[in-house]
Amino acid sequence: MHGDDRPAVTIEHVARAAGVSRATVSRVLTGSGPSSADAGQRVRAAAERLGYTADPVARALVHGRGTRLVVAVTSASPTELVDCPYVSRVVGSTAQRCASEGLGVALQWLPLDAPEPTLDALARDRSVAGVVLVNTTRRVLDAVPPRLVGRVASIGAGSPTVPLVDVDTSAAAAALTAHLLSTGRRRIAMLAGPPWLPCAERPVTAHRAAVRAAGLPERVLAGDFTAESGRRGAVEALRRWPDTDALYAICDETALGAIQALRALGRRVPEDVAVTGFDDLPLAAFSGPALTTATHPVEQIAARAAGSLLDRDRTTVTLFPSELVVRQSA
Amino acid sequence: MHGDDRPAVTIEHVARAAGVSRATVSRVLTGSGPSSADAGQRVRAAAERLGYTADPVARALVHGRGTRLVVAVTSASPTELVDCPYVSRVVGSTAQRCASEGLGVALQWLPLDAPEPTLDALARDRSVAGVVLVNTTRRVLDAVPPRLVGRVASIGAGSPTVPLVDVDTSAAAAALTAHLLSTGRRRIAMLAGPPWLPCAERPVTAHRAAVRAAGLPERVLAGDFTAESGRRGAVEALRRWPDTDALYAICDETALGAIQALRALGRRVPEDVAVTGFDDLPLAAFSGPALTTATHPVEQIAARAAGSLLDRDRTTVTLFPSELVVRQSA
DNA sequence: CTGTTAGCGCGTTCAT
DNA sequence: ATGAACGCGCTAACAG
Repeated sequence: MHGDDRPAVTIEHVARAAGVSRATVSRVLTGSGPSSADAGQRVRAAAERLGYTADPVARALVHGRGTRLVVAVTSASPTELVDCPYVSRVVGSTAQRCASEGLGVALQWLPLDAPEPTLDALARDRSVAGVVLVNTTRRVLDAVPPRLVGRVASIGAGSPTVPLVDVDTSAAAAALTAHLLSTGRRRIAMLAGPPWLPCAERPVTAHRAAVRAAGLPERVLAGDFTAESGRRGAVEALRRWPDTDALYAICDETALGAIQALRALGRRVPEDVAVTGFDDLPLAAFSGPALTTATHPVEQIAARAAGSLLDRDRTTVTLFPSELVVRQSA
Repeated sequence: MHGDDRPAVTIEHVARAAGVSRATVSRVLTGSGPSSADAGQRVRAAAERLGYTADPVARALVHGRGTRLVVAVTSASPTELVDCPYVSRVVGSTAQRCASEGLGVALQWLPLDAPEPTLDALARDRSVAGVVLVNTTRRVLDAVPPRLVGRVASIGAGSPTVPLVDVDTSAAAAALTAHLLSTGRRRIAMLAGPPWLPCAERPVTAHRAAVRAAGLPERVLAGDFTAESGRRGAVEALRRWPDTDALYAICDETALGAIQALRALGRRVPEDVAVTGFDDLPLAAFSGPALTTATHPVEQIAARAAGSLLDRDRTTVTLFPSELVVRQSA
């Protein structure tokens, strides 16, 4: 009735069945030590026949490795985690990458205004094999406990002790801005992300540089990645700079919100105002008009971040390329 | 240099600091046995001061509980897991629900044409605390090993031994169909899911019943949840039934694909043909035209499925309500 | 090349 | 109410 009828075949059973000691079974199966071809054969056969699987828990205990990789997301409130597609994608890919190692993935909220206690708790928790930081702020980077160094990677922003894995947002911003410029846009406003988010700075810097190089005015409005932020941003941009002929949004959601507001204001997209996004979400091709954007290989990035932790890779910065996707909105 | 400077405060340290035995510390902290108020006080203080956290790994080992909850997804190929937003949402919510219990989440692929070996392996793996089945087929349900019973739940389709958690797709299908009917549509074609997927049957049945009750013809085309399937379905529907005035799609992606094909064919949406979806994806409001659909609380469902495993809840069927969202496409 | 011994950190009997 | 001893399943160190 408990579903607890576990005949749970252990290493002991395999050892007995193969007529060897547990140590030999362990050596054979992990390949961690010498073993005769004969014993190896018998052990492997017995293990196969009994359906033996080494218990990752016991293994983790002796190795002190931990059994889960934590995806730690910094945000103002925990509810943002629940329905943020970006976070879901990261967690999903991480889980897939960790599956082969017998590791699970946990999702942890890091309070924007007080990440330190949680970070310390993670560092102390011996079941934590590693931590992948998402939406990383400088405060979080500064608060990474020494014990965590070597077991932590960050998506979005790194530091001397925290390796960074991300998409090359600078190149993407340059490409997107160049596209707008090459199609004749001259009064571009950027609907940016939160100023306090390091990973949101790179595209702003790149965009500003591109616009400045073209001898055009730099127009940047802060936002927060949401569609609502795009709506407000579009209205505000047109109020401050009525001659705006292009909106470069920090992400697809913001771009879609901007398009919605633009239309409500009676502006045609892209005729009057061109709009670009970033992420190339699955549904970006179906918006009205279809969104011009750039790809964001979140799955690859997350898998790489997890992989670098598991492999103890020391690479400081890993940037994945982004590809321009030209559709109708710009 | 290894980041392995773990002073790792264990129960032993707390015991010494509090001047008691490890057993007492354990009893106090887990509340699993008697303890004097005095000792309790000292232990708690010491634990707090040293920043002690019981190692979930060791704890899991002694309890034999496992350390991860596996989300097992049935599909034709493993690549489908990587970029399926639905799976990501399930994994993300599950991870969040499991975090408080110190459990991680793993993502496991179940080959559509041979799920048995993998299922058996999961049953044997002692680190598996439970399994949440996604996209469940009958074959998978039949192959659930006895050892897994009581530690498994399914999203989409259940069985006498496997509890079901899902959205009330029947009610949603009825509501969506009723909406089409009430707005004057009389020649409705359904763009359905794969016939072999149990969870895709419920909406079909409900839709057929609603249409039949209205004395209208039942028109159903098989598909597979993708946008491409929607494009093909729309073309095929118009070829077979040129008088079609509404398309009821199994999900938002399929609906968007259908709209795209419809427009390419010169049909106006919703004037000539109304289109409805299902899921209410975050971007459904931004399509052209904005999609009429119904909500799908995936996050709640996943959290509930995980929760029922952790709480050893025995409820056989749990259905979450879906809400109609009327926009422009129908 | 192999078996024996000794823990990993914790919960849980047993005595007391 | 408390402490000593044992065991969860496994790997690492040491003999042989």
